[in-house]
Amino acid sequence: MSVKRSNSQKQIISVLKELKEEINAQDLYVKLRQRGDKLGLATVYRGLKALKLEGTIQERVSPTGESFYSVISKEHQHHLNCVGCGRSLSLDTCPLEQQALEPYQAENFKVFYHTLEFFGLCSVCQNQQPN
Amino acid sequence: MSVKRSNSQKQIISVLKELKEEINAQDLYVKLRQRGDKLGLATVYRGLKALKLEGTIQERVSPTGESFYSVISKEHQHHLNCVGCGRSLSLDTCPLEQQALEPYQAENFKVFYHTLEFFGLCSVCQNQQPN
DNA sequence: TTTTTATTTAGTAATGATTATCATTATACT
DNA sequence: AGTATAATGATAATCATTACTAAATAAAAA
Repeated sequence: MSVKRSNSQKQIISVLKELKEEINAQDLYVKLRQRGDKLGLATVYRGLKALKLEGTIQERVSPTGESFYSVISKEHQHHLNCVGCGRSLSLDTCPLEQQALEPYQAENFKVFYHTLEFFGLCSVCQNQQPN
Repeated sequence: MSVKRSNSQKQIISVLKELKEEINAQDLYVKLRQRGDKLGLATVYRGLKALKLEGTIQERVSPTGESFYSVISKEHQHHLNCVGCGRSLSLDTCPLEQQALEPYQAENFKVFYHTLEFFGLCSVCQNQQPN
């Protein structure tokens, strides 16, 4: 009784895996078409949703409201998000001790992954007039 | 040379402070009108943006893409976010040690606040057919 | 293999939160 | 007061995402 997985979902996972970088739905759509995969944008969204519910991929909603997807891996990334320009800088370490997370695995909630995001002003936006 | 702050911004802060709960822009707009404050929705958005850039309030973008605002305080909250139904359960402790965060205060990025979010399936959605 | 049924898909319209625009009003400065 | 600057309201525009519908594909039954 294995998980049924449509063609489009396989293609999506394939691209996400070789990327090893988060990507938004529309760029992913372009990447798939470039590879020659023939699928529509709505199908990409559907596939992403299904994979998200399986716990296979994770979603990060950026300050601009758009979602970025990536396969869930131990080497997850966190970001410094600028509230000025909206850009995100990747961090290469996670300040969370693994054992600190365990209590949250319980209480009737199956945790797939976590996100830790920092918000503030990047150097560029610090030296800039607000508008 | 103190910070200039418009009437609308004062009203927004006032409501956010008495709330002590995150709220989205449109509900905030309704709350302000109910108090008798006369301002438009666009002004609410403008005020929230300005206060965000000041580092006075924080924004959390929910999985559905809408933003929730609250005053930045030491007693910040984290959530368990269900990837199924989108509901958020508040946690009452932060697993992050304060000293673990200090390194991220440096490197040309002024950190106002952080968010730590857990994603997975709530008990209801675990016992439900995917659709 | 044909027929039947359920699933998947593409294309596109609809949605909804947020942002841009622009004319108007309030505020600051001389 | 008179002019420059900033703030505001109303509403149109934007844009990622979702809903919808009909067609295509796959799976199951006969």
